[in-house]
Amino acid sequence: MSELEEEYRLEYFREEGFTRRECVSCGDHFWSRLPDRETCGEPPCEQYDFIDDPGFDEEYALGEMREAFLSFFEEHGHERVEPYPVAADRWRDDVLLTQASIYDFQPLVTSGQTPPPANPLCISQPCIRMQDIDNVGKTGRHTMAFEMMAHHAFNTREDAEEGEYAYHGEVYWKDQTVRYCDQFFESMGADLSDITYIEDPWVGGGNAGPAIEVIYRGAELATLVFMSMEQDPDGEYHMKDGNRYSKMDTYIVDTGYGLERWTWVSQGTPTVYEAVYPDAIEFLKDNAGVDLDEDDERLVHRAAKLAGNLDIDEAEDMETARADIAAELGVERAYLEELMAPLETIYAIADHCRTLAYMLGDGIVPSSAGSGYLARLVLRRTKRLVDDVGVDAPLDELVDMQAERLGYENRDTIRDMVRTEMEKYRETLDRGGRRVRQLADEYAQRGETIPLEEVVELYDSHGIQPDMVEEIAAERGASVSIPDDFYSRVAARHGGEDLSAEGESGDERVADLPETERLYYDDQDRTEFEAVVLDVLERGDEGYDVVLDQTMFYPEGGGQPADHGTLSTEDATVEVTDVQVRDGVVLHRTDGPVGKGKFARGQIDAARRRRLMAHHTATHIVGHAARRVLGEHVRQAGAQKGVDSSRLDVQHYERISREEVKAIERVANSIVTDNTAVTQEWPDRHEAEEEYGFDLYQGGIPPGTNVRLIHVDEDVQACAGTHVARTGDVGAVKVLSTERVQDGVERITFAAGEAAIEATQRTEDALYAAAEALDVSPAEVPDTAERFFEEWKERGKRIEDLKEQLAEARAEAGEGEEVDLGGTTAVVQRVDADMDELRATANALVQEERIAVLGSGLDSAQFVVAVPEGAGVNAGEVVGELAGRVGGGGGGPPDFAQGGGPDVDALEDALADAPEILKQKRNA
RNA sequence: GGGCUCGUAGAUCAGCGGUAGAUCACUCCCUUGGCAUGGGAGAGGCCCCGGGUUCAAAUCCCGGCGAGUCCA
Repeated sequence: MSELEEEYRLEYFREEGFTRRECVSCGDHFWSRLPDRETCGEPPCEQYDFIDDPGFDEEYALGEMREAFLSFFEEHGHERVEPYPVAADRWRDDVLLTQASIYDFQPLVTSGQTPPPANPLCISQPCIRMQDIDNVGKTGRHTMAFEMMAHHAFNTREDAEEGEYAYHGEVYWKDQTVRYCDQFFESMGADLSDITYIEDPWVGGGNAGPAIEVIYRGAELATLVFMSMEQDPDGEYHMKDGNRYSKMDTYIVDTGYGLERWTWVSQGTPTVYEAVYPDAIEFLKDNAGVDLDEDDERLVHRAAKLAGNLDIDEAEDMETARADIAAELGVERAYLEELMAPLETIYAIADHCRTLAYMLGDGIVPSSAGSGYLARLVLRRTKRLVDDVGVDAPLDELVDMQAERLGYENRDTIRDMVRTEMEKYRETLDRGGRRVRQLADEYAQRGETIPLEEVVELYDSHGIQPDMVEEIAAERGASVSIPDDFYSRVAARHGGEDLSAEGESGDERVADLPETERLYYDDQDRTEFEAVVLDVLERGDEGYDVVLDQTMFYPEGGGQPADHGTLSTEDATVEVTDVQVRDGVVLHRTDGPVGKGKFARGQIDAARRRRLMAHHTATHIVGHAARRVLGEHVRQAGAQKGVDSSRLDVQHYERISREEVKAIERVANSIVTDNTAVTQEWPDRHEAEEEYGFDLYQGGIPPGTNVRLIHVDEDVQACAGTHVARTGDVGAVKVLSTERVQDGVERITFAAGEAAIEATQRTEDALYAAAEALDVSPAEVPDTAERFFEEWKERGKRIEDLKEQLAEARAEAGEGEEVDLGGTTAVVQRVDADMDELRATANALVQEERIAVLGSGLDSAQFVVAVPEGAGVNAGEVVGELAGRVGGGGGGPPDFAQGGGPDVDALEDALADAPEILKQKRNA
């Protein structure tokens, strides 16, 4: 299949005497030191060969293996790099979680826009793969959390122009990568002739390249990827995803050595979990009272070993495999399952807790959206597992055990988040339980099966797991059946959700222009400048885009709106109404053209700019204050600056209380009154990261070798916006409102400087207006309003009471026209009153065994007809007839109906006809 | 970011165009030596907010606010 075949004919393989073979079982091509080797070595072609027979000289614990790897590569010229957060959405918007070490360097480093932190480098990157969640604990080798140990080298082609990319030349490529791999195996004491290198081209995320799977004694221990191609419709390489690819100027060594696998192989335990989580498993077994006798212990061990030898990629396969294993061991399948189930659950709990420690420790806040939702998903799943197996330790402690082991310092917050989540989950379960019980009773009573549609609805809209429905239904004697493809039915309900993002339309003329020199960083207070007009692009009805050689105008970006102002040449002055940046070229949107090649004088709307700068600096201040008040986990989830107010979305797992808002205002304003300098600097990005950590990137990661840092008080952020010179220039900060924009994300809307004063004045105006209306002082407004509201309610009740009395009196007075209907008397009366009063009067008449026909002409014509039991008249029909005569309609039950119409003038005539209508409708 | 569901008495919910309800909790009375309980009476509602449709909206439609949930 491979057009890349040539790519694998490595000099190193030749030197070392490898031969290329085709696996007799799967047909893959592989390289081996054994010339007569027949299979590729990977299950199912071969079996695990290290269980109870460790593959290396020594057993390694997780931490020891990590250290062994990193120090090996350090000794071989690599710089050790600290891992990145597992929350990949903190630096890229195309994925939520870090799933491989290369994610750390995408897209800016891999594309060559930004230099790597070191070159070559080695790292052990924590990763989370949710795809495997169902397999965890069951297959013996899947974990959701894992560390990908890796070494990377970033190369550019020799013929690439120097300076075009952030790194230049070749560090090393395929031969050296495979040599390192062999050498590392050797350092572990592995038998090199047991290694096979399988040719397995790699494709992913728009890139591709040759890649090698490294198999040792049945286990895939590493993947060596040589990323060197990008998707290109005209490319010469046709890859397995059906797309064409061509070579890139950059080519990157991307390796992945699974820490857990290596640890496992070194120990030869039946499952990976026992090698990776020995302490947690011990604790959980003890806590849940899982205590096997020697025979059972031996049985489980043998079963796990057999399972490990099978090619089980899915938990479902395990179900079938389980029967074969039981047969081979000579025990009942049910017996074996009973023995294994609690262990599998415990394995999963250990892994899930580690996953949660990574997620929450790295700043993911549980939420209903984004990576926060994934955290919630894992959290709830883990809770169910913990309950299933009967572990009675609180989940926050289990997660904390892992967080402590992983060295997180925000453990209190982690525990707090877990507890808050558990409380929310408990409420969801309570709500769900009530809902299901009610539904089950309903269907049980009718003797019907609970329809699948209801179960889907319960899950999709209320988060109720189908097995909970089954359980409760059984308790309540209702039947329900859940199909195997339940979850795909839920998915079907959502239909095709297309995620087509609209690409920015390229502009060739812009691409040819030089990048605009930006003056606004040099002196952020300057509002005038001179420049040369390089080009003017017509934009139809929308005006013109003027391109200058340099500008003071800030283009919209980083949540800061564009500057406005004017551009003047000797013969024209035009308004600048918007400013955008495309590929480094600043486009000034104007209402008229200016002469190309002319000198232009730019004048920025200073008041607008001043307010935007105050708001931008205030955004940093508010973010910092929120962090101080709410906790270290607070992180920017979005921001929009404005002229009159700005908003900052922050991650937080509870609603922000009024007291907390006040505290945030206090902290923010004390930073303002401290009047410290707001400074900017352009350090090397990696030095900046080292000093301040990842929290620099609250608003996304900018490209480039250097980053611009803004210091406001103790707060440091990478930021491209314009800022005031001193915190005092912000003037004042006033929080206007907080709202929950999603679960786990709070939006703080605030105003700074003049806008803060204006906002306060608006609030005061409202208060004064209310005070004036109530004729009290502003301070008395709350009490007075409360009292008035109470009195208003009292009066409502009193009025209702009086209306009732009035109605009774009216019924007794007998003022209406009485019509004898042979046995029953009807009273036809005009009462100009509201519906309530009409109804009350009618009720009073019915109490006296009389038919009531009441009309009101208050603002429209209204009727109420009420009939005592057994009078033989349908009130609804009578009202319908009457209402028809005033141009409307009406209806109601046979004993009490109401209606009306707009034609008040016809009311009298209609009432005059009422006796006739009654006689007609009687017993009709 | 998208889909779906829900806001009615202190709590849990019913009502889903035509006179706002139930259960528990609450107050009082009766039964009892006291408690568990039993019987009776009562109080408690801006039916989340704002528009629209309609003779008529808690109910239907739109918007907002609040809450929940599933998915990427």
